[in-house]
Amino acid sequence: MATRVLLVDDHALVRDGLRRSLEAHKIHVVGEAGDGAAALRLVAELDPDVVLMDVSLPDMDGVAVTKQLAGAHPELPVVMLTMYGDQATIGEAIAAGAAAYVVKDCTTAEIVAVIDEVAAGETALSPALAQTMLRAARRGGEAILSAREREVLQLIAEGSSTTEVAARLYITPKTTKNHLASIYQKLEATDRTQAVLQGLRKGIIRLR
Amino acid sequence: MATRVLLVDDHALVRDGLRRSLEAHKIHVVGEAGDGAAALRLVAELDPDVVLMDVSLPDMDGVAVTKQLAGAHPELPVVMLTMYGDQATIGEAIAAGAAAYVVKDCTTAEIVAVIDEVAAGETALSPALAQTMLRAARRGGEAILSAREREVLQLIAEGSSTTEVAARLYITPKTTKNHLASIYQKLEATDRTQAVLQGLRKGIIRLR
DNA sequence: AGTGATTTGAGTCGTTCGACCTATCGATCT
DNA sequence: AGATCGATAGGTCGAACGACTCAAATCACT
Repeated sequence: MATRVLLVDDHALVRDGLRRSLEAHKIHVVGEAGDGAAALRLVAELDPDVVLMDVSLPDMDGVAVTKQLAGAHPELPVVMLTMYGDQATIGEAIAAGAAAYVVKDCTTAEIVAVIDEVAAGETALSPALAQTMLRAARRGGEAILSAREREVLQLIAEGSSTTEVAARLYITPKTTKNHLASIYQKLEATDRTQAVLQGLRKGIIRLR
Repeated sequence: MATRVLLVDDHALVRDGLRRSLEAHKIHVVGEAGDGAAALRLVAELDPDVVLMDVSLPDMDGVAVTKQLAGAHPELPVVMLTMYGDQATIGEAIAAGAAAYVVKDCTTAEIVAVIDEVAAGETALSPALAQTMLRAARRGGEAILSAREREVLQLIAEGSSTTEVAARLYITPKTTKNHLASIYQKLEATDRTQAVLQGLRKGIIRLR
């Protein structure tokens, strides 16, 4: 029988297109959600086999939704969809319990294959998924920040000053500045503005 | 007869879905392009009635492609598609010669209506298009910067320091700082990083 | 004619930033 | 066991930044 999928994406146009693409490949889309709250509600209501979820949602983070789903329905595989090969989010998504991670410029056939695989119970370690992840990770270079550095940069991007970042991370302003210095090196930036912009371009951090 | 459309979007998945959505509404998709160069080539080759183009493309800007198309094929209406209601890009797109501007969270029916309208020769002044533009412009408030202030902020966002901005605009660094000060006031920012981020959110400037 | 916004320019003052250097501690890798 | 890396923290120093106030010229709209 056909795999029953719940679509989560904030753009109605994308959802509609995705639904038609999937249904043309004999995948049954049982519901659509435009935000995280609707997604959580519909999962409980419709009990899909797989959730296909975009990372960027209006109300909450796709990663946050995935985390909640993983808690409430550990058996339900979540496939994360994203625009860009976004190393930071890949890691977070996997940690949150996503079963797979797909970039939006793969073909419909590829995503169908991934959906079928995770529906069959395969994990992120399956060859095809590893390939997808590699493809995602390959574009965008390497230049990866450490977890702490990402935190610092994200807070800066949210408008915090060095001192505020320090307070929120329970470290001294000095340490914050040190982290920033190594962020500048890794991102080839000379100041916080450029660092934030680079982080945005590389998908290391997100605009909130 | 059906309207013949050329799809331009860098994500294969989105293109595929869009094609199916449009064809379900009796719109004929004659071709797909994943980047600006392919778009220009296919327009010459396929002579579509309408081009449906995403703003973000890998090789060149959707706006830049539109500008070239407007030069080479003044009669060909271009409908710009975007993720966000982005006032800056709307203005640029219209200036570049786009016939319409649609946000990706409208329904398929709406975009079909827009495509049919522009195919019929209507311009951006048609009621439906004005409505679409209003919807796009509504989100994000007003808080508009002056032309000069936008220039300054855009250059800052491109990584220029105060002195570099001054040099590129042929003004003194002091004046640049004064512009920045009033930008901070208008955007409720306290430093350049926050100002750039606010500008990005409000669509006043663009990530390049 | 006058009001207001924009653009340009300037000064001062205290704060913050970023570059460069050193150092300790723990985890991970070889 | 030794090496490497990340996170923590400290210091110095000059440059840049942002807040505040002021002023003149231009242009548009009334």
